Amino acid sequence: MGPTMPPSKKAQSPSSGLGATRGLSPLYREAEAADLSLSLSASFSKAEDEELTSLSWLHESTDLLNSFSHSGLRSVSPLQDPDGHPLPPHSPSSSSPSPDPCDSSTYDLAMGANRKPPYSFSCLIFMAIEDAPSKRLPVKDIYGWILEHFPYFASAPTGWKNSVRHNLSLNKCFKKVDKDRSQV
DNA sequence: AACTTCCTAAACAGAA
DNA sequence: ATTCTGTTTAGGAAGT
Repeated sequence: MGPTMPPSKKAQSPSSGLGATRGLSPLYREAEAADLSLSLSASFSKAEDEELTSLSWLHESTDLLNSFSHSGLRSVSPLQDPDGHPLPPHSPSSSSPSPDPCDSSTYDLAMGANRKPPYSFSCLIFMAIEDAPSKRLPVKDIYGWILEHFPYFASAPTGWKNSVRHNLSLNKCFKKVDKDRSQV
């Protein structure tokens, strides 16, 4: 019956359906400002609840942003085995109750800088936008943010930018807003 | 095996 | 005219 799967991300939190909607509403308002940048769409209308269910992972991820800017994503435990095994984002035998798709607290920039980050583009974009003061960013800045935090992309083939744009368009979590006269 | 999620590539249109 | 941005389609890899 659901021919149209909401955004993506299997972050369909099994129950988090209430607190999931908080602190993001103001973003929508800015989305109307008028700045050709991307913003996180946070329309928490119960009516649209069906279309933004995946937004639930966002609210939880905001927490990761905390630890992100906190540790600057640089002093954490490596996500790799000493052997070199690219451990999956989710430890099989771990007891992490938080299904955060973008858990940056397990990524060591120093080690993973030159490796493909264990996050999906959606996560990277989300982190970039969340890291922005106004919670919105022009694509260019998203590129820049990603490059700054994940130097891997500096030497990666150009296709990643296409992927970023592709995600921006596809993910309903991201909303395009007109250029705002702002900065006011 | 089927389904879902994500990645990558590419074509295309519109705006700057 | 070129580049950037945004949308869309398609194929395939990987995980559940």
